[in-house]
Amino acid sequence: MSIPNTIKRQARPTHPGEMLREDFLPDFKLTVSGLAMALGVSRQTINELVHERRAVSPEMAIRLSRLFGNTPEFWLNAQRAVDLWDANQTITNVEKITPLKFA
Amino acid sequence: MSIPNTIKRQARPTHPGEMLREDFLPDFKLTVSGLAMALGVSRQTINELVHERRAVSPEMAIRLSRLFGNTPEFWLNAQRAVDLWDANQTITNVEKITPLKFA
DNA sequence: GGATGTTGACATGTGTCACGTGACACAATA
DNA sequence: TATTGTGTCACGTGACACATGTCAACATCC
Repeated sequence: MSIPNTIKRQARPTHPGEMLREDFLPDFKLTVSGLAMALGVSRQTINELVHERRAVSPEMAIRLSRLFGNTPEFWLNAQRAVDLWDANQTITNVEKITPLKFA
Repeated sequence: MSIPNTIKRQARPTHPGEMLREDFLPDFKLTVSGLAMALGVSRQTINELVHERRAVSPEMAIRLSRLFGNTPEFWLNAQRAVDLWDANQTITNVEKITPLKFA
């Protein structure tokens, strides 16, 4: 049984950068520089990504999925979960929005 | 049977702004200004959204889902489909990325 | 018919962010 | 010693979400 999705998760979801750092880099025996070269992006980009200071862009998701043999959605799902969690922390005045019924 | 996801869709997916314009605004009898007020954002924001000149941000997805009684994921899924399609059109040098095997 | 208000569009400005390049210091290793 | 990897900084550029202000067109009401 899963947790009903009406219950908000308290902990911030796993950032895709953490997945890279903890799982993908070790599993594929890759370094930050190696991954950057393999993807055709700058070292800086990967460095900031694995340190969770940057989000996975759609382009980056395509590149990662191509290299690791998964889907862009895999990466963007993880990213979206984080984005949504962050937005929920910072959003204001949502409570003023009254749910609507069909007219 | 669904289409294998290895086959690329040719047409650009439906932009969330089109959904708003074609479905939600008429169904809920809302104007651009009315929606803006209901969501607590500027008229300009909604105007650009329904004209598909702006993307649905995570914050906006939360607001929309709260007003219309659906989920943020509903809006962000639609947005992501568009983003991914666009990225696939503009991305370069992906073919240079060689798929990896486990080390 | 004129005042008022609502709507949609445009311009402008601001802040954020992904990305690149180049440089530096420090480690570990060949 | 020379090389390679890492983390970090300083730039700059282009996109883009958002607010504010303005304006013309249109409706509505007195």
